[in-house]
Amino acid sequence: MSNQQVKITLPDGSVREYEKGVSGLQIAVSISEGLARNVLAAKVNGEVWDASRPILQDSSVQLLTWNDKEGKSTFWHSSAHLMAEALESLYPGIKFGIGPPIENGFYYDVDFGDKPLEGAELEQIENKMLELARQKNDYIRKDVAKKDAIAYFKEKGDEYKLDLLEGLADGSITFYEQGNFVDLCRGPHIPNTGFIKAAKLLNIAGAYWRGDEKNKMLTRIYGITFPKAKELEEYLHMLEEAKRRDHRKLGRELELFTFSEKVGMGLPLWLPKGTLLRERLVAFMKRAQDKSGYQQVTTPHIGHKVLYETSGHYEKYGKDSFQPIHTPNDGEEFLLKPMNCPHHCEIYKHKPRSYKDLPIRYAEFGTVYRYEQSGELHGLTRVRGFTQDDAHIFCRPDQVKEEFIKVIDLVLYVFKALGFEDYTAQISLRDPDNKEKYIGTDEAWNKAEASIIEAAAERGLETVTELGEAAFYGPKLDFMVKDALGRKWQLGTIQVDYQLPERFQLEYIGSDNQKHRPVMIHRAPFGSLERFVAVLIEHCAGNFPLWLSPEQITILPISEKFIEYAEQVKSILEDSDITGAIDNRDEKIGRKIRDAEVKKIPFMLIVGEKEQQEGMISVRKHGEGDLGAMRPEEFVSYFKGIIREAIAH
RNA sequence: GCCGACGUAGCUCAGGGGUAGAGUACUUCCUUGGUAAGGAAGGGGUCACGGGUUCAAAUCCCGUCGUUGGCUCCA
Repeated sequence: MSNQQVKITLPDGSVREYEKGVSGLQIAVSISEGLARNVLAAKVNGEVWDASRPILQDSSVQLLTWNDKEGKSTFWHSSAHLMAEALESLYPGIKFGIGPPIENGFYYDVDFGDKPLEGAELEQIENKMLELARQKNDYIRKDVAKKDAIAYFKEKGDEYKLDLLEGLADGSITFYEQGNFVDLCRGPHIPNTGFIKAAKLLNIAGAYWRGDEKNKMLTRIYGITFPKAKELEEYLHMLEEAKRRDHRKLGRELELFTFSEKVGMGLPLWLPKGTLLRERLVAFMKRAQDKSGYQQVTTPHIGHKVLYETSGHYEKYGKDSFQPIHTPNDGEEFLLKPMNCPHHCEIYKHKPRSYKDLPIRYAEFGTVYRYEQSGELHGLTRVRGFTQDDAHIFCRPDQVKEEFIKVIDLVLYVFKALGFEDYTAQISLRDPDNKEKYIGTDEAWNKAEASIIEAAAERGLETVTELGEAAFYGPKLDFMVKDALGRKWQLGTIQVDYQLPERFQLEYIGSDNQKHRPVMIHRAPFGSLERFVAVLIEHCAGNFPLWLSPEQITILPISEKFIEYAEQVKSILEDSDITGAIDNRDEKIGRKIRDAEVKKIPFMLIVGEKEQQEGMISVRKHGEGDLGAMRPEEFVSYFKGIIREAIAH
């Protein structure tokens, strides 16, 4: 074979020969014109390259389009450059920090000197971007010697790029140029600006240079772009929908929870309906846990400081927590409990344990308090007091994997029952280069990490692995769910822990009559009830599954003459644990229906003369309309059937 | 915690150096009704809080608190 040819392996496994120096774009042309029009970049041997970059050796090549995650991020990275070009032309002399793509769009950090950017100017920048995009300027890659790069940015007076250059080795430095804009950049980029057809700058925020508050604050401009105007419209529509579903808004409107300045920031007050919702979630989880061999325990809201010193939490988090509570006389110090595990360890210790007793699974809906940074508080998703659906499994080392798998099954059952069909799992391991952040021996860590990886594999979970994301005492498996709008939320967590049993000197007597150390598994399928409720609200837009709905029905008498009959119906339903109220206001039926629809009550039961005479109720379903008349008993069994189906295994 | 924006009735918001406004919700009355808003009247606000400027501050300035968009952090 001639050495002027390269073999290109495509994702479908086929191998084609091209002339040496062929580009991704040329390969695309040889496959189909449509692909050639859409190709944004090429993945060459696992590395994303410019579509125009020559390929000099045999390679496996994947052509990236808007449909690929990496295609999108290349597109947005190039869009950041386009925005920078627009900014530079509108505000000459500004300096640039970094401008990376992010999950949805991109940002660029910019130093505008002393004149701050106003929100109203964003539209002007968008227009300039689109104007520049229409010029279809190529993104041109250039290798640059370090000294030339430094000279360029010295001349320009951009100290941020000079700062970045310091960390780069000569020979690996590239510039990208499009139109009149040149930027230090590793790339890759899309072929030309013409691919960018729609742009929206979303918001402006401050961000410190290199994320360090000792440095100057730059103006960060967030934006998003699309290859089709219609996709931008859809995206903006999705943002509107997200706003409509915001749990803070729905929580207020549906009277689930509230906050009070007087009580304190980040401390939610659960209203009666919200409390009912919580209680239903708790009952559901308790039932599932009972079936899986858990036992409920109850522990106080405070504990001796010594307890948390023993666990290691005080050393790690004490300074940033709520400060200790001092007793009046004898200098004792108590902490508001920031987690339940130390208490559960002490319960384990209250009597000698045999290997035959294990595993022991202690569960508690324990309310914990953490002094989260004020700037981080957000609705119910980030609060200072919250209730975990916590449990700790104490088991023998040989039981770890089996127990871990059982917990995975429980988590998946919970997600399914609550309508989270789309989830991913993340294995969080310790950062091997930063071991001093963690407590415990290498041996224990290796064992713990191995059992998580094996258990996840055994259940066929699709996982991503993140180094450095472990808790300080052990590795974990976190579950991320995707909600109805495709947004990801971290919920459940499972953690293997060899450290706390050591620190609390937990023991059991083995079959060899010797003392052994049990292993702990921490787990919380919801994570916290607060966060879970928030995610659930946004997922279902406030239209809760029937079995969770705090107001499952409302009875709507046609006029006050039928209130008495409504009471009779209500008492029949109450006997079957169906909750709801009678709307006995002096309003017409149309009004009552409208209000019940707005309140997202699943069923409206209309009673008037006809129903009273025949002993029936007219059933109207939220969002669907009239289902016709039924006897109350018929409705009860229809209702129960829906619930049975929803939470069946 | 840091930077920016915001804070007027329960909610959504208008106004703006000199009697505080709307819609909706609430109360009362009329109406007794058939599947997404019947009519009328009425009550309700120290314009977040504390200072300052001014003859006069809800309005301008400063501070505090809170909310919010980010940054940093998250057992």
